[in-house]
Amino acid sequence: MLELAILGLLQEAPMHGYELRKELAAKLGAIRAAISYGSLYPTLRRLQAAGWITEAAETPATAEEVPALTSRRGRVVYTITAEGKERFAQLIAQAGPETYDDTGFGVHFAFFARTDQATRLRILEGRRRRIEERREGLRDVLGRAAERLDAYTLELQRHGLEACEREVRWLEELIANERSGRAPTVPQPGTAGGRRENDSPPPPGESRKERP
Amino acid sequence: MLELAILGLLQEAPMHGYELRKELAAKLGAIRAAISYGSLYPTLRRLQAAGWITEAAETPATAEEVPALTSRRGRVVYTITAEGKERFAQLIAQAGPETYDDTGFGVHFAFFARTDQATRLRILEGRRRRIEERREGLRDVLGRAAERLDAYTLELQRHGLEACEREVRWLEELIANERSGRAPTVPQPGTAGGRRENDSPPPPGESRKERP
DNA sequence: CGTGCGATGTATCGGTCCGATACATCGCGG
DNA sequence: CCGCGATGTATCGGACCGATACATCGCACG
Repeated sequence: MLELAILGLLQEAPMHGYELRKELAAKLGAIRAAISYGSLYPTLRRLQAAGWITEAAETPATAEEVPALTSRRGRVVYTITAEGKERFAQLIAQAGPETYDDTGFGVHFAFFARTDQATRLRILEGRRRRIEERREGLRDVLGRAAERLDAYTLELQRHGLEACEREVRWLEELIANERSGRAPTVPQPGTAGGRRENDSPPPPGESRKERP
Repeated sequence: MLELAILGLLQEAPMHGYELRKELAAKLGAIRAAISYGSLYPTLRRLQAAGWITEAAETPATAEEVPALTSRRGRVVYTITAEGKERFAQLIAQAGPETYDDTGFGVHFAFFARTDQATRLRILEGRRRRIEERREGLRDVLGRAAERLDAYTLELQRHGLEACEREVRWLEELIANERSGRAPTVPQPGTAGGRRENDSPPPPGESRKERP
């Protein structure tokens, strides 16, 4: 999962570890807290060893002004390689069981702009199936085993059940939107000097309804 | 976390591993999937080594009917000790940062029937604070950094934000309920469902029926 | 009658990820 | 001039997961 996320982010721009963590936190804030350095750095090393990314010590190319007064412990900037992009494409398209758990789905969804429509649909439907199963499990417990559980536990299940129902509805909307809408795949963003355009497929929930 | 959950469950009845896993899945179904044996069995061994639980090979005390035709690979039944109960009380009352993440809060909440009211209140408020922080983070991203993110990522954040808002409201209700007396029942105005008469009394200490 | 299959049941192993910790630099306000 | 919070890289032990292995039991189906 972390591997996929890093590869995805580095496709938008080269970054160093700290930055990667912040961007990841921004992109996945809805899903999970910031990832730990204890997993980030080892993973970066793993990716580098595999050849998916390359490490480049920060060189002040234009500035010869700041010499070795202090050794200036360099930030290490990572850049994705061609093989890395290939790897990303492979990871994003193939769906295992872990693709549908909370974290896995979140990461995949966060990179939907780089995913083709068929895959998006497949993942959304898989996630829906997963949540429906969880929902049925909760209904079972609330129905059949209710007398075995105390009121707090029941309340927890009730709240969880409601969350499931909401997510299924959300997914339904997204799926319908995906099916009927032409959802253009995002063009590869040019990394050349210009500012990045906000390339977006049609807003998934474009018919934003007001909440009472 | 697993330690706390096991200790809590074994307080209701002695169980073997498989049973423990199923009960845990039922009790925490709203929070997380079933726990893995790869963590369950090592943890059981750890708890036993620490003296919080004891292991007893299953002996058919009353039934001499089923003799040793087959060697009947025994299920190993675990029972909580007095020290274990003490340990549980200590763990359930003390709140670290991990008490307020999704899993930690879920486990604590699931054992609220064995938690005193002051602690319940403290945990609910801590959780609310945590969720409010997450909510603010999401609002920030949706407000300030919206143009940097694609439509899918934004939709993810939006959904997450809504989930936060719902949970805060849920917690508010629970907190108000907790403050103003007893009975963990949460009335749903407008959504009258099946009436539950099963409200377990809030006795934090001991009202649980022991095994006959 | 047997045979295979799903539920019950215990157990280990490699790997991912987290939380705590350590250490160094930088800019800023007091 | 000092401290302190943000930036930045890195490691270590431990918690937990997913896959796997193996054994028994009851029962449906041929």
